[in-house]
Amino acid sequence: MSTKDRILDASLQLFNEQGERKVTTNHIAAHLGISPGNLYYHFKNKQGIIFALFERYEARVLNILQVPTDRALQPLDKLNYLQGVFNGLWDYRFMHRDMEHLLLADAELHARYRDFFRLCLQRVEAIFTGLEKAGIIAASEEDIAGLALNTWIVVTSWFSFLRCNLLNDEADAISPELLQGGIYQVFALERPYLTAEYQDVMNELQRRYMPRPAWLASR
Amino acid sequence: MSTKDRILDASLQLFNEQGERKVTTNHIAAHLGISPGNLYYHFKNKQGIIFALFERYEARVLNILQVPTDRALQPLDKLNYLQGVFNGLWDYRFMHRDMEHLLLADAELHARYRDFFRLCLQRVEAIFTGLEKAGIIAASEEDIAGLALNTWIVVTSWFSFLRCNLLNDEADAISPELLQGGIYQVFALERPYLTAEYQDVMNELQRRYMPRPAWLASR
DNA sequence: AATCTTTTAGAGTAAACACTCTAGACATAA
DNA sequence: TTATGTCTAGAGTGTTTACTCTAAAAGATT
Repeated sequence: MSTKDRILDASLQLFNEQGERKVTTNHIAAHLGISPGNLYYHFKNKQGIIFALFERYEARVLNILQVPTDRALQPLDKLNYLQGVFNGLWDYRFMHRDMEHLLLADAELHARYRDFFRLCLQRVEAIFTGLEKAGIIAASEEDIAGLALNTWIVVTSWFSFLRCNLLNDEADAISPELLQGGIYQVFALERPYLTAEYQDVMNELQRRYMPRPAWLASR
Repeated sequence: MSTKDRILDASLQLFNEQGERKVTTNHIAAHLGISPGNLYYHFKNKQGIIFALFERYEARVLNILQVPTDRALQPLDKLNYLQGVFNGLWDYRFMHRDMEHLLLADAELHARYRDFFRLCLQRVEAIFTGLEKAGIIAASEEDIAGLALNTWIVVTSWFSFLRCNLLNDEADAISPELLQGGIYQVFALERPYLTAEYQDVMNELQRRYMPRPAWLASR
């Protein structure tokens, strides 16, 4: 593997584990056993590393959010979208943790991210429209627009929500188990729009992700 | 006004304008025309200032989120809750901008914030329960729990969402006009649960906060 | 006046960190 | 061998920033 890719992989790992802010470029180099000079030979600056990681993340998410053109959407499609997106979110979880800071520090990334957001929003609206056409939900265009935006907000804020409100110490206590609560919450957004025909099957899917009663209790 | 209060007011202003990260303690002192030593006489450290500001914020929000015991909830109550909360959010907007960082840096604040969150969530659930008892919405307990949590997430993430996805440059372009979109979004969460009797009046309220078509367009 | 407490000034410091610079190793081709 | 372009090492630097320390001014009390 090229040094450039090794730098990206190590950066992603360290950023996810400790947060972008706490990981210095010297730290990344030391972790790989290379010199800071070498790192800066391959990347113009720290933002360059982050930009490259964003490109990976973007490609991954856009690859997931596609509506099939040859068939109608099915209940399980919804689940696949959510699992795919949440897995991507997990693998690049450092990103939404400090998005505002990252974007403020790099105007080019900011512009790119805005385009990414708009495209995602369109795709999510297309998915809800597909669910509507398949008779799974009943919702107006206005409903769908609101639903899509709220979905974006809940999905992109979920990890931040967990870290602020559920973790007790600095340990990486965010587990896949907690991730499930996010899927449940997104299902909850859509649930009141379900048609009578599909209520049972979708509720059954949602219930699989119901958080344990304990996850909100004080410990 | 005491020096202590002047420090808090100046800190709040500067934090809101520039973000907590960009405002140094020397900066705050210079802005007030006092010495750094003086600032540290009144506050143990920068986190002490933030903690005191959080106490103000917490008191303000909890004062708003109360369910009247002597009467049933009315449609306008919902609006008042939202306006009150969003105004508080605006006045302390630096806080949710960097909440994860603030909490990670101060375990005492983190514990306090978790308690605050839990209390808020209970209060929001109580409000939805009140709306249900008043016949304004029809929702199960499980619906209400999901609704309350999604409401919390959308409300606390709204400014961050705006800064990431709508601002073009570093100028303070977040206006009260954009704030309205947040109120609209929270209404959208609740809308599918409205009873037939109240749909018209609530939709009318929500429509006042409908964002202009332009606010999502590219510029 | 004298003493004690509270408040303020302001120079200074230690640590952190993104990034630079020079020089040398290594590979490839003429 | 020599020349050329690519990659790497590692010491070092300039800046930023939260916070300290000493001493003095201001205020209160007897």
